[in-house]
Amino acid sequence: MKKKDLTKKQKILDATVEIIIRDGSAAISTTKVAKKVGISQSNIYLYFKDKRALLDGVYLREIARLEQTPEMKIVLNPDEDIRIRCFTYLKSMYDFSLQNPHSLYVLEQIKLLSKGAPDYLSHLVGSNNPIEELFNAGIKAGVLRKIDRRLTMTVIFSVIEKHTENLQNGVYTESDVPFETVSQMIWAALAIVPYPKDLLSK
Amino acid sequence: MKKKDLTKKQKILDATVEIIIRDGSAAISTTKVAKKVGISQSNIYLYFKDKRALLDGVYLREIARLEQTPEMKIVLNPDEDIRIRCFTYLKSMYDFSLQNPHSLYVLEQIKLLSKGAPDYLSHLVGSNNPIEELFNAGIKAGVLRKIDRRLTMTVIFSVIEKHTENLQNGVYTESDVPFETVSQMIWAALAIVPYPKDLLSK
DNA sequence: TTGACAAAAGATAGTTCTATCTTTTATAAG
DNA sequence: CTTATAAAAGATAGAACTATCTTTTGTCAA
Repeated sequence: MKKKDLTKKQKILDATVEIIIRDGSAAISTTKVAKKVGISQSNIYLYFKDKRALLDGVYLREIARLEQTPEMKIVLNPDEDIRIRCFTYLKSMYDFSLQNPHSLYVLEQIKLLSKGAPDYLSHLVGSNNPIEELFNAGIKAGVLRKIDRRLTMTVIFSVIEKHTENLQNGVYTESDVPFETVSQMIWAALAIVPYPKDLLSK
Repeated sequence: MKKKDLTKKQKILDATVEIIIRDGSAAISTTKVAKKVGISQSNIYLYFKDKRALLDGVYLREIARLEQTPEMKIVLNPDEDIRIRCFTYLKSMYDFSLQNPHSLYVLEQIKLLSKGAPDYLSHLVGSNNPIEELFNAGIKAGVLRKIDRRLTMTVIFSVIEKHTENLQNGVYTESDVPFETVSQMIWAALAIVPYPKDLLSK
């Protein structure tokens, strides 16, 4: 019997990501993905139940890469101080965005395409919104108060500002600068913040 | 002869915005819009050349609201110091997002549907990306240097931080708080940054 | 009251896409 | 070499949607 090509599923995901990066997630169709991989359109369904599963596949693969970072273990550890987890979450997301400039963009694209609540993050910390979950947990536990929101903001600012300093001080070599433009940098930083579910519910 | 209902075009735009807010821009169809307004589907085409024109209509109406703010006049004035224009741009966008929590989200959604460069902003300052255009113009003119990027960052931070202070100091009444969650606030602030065209070009 | 005409509704052609079902192809095992 | 079987391709049903063309409705002006 024919042996299954185990790399094919990854190739399909790769092609989907390519389309997202070039044309946005709204432009994805099974026909286009199949054509890019060089297989029949129906073949997609041997590897993914439906189109939703394909998008989930892309999302989960990117999330998995995030989880492999050692910092994420601290974030997921409920015994650690909530503020440290907040800081670590933001910082690791930011560092990740430097090493994987497309990754968070892809995640954002799929989040934008998803109606209602994003299911994808639920397995991360048992909530749809990790940073909010951490924050609310902190408030509930009496560790955080309203004033601590300022702390969170400060963390975000300082993390981004650190990169700006690196730029100034020539820490990066010419070919090594993660972001060439201000908007690139800010956007990557912005991408760390989960989707504003609250804005959607009317 | 029958008189044209001049409010109908606005009603169509309103319905489109409603759909974007609830289900995202990918969910827009002329059928759904027409049903929401309570008219025939073909009727949409009496007011808009095609679907693209409908989306443009939504986008341009939101942009027009932005331009009505007095701060925008400073941004658009080429005689003003480039740094002041940068600051004013960011600040006015932020203030606008506080008063119109859905507006920037709608803009972002339509940008998502547009492949490649967004044409919509070109009439604003003669570029696809106002903040980058301002920034690059400043560098070209010798007014800005790399180090000035830090200034821009600082401006962004301080603008957001001001809101955080407002929260702390009880400037807002209970029912008046523009954002209830951190992610809401940051996301709105992030939306002020134009789309990362640079990330898309491979 | 009637004719003119724009607005609105209705019908539909044509396209695109998802997902399933059928047929063909390739290969491992006997 | 043959057979079994999974993978791949091909075909297509069915849904949804855009955009256009035709018919009906409503209303202003003579």
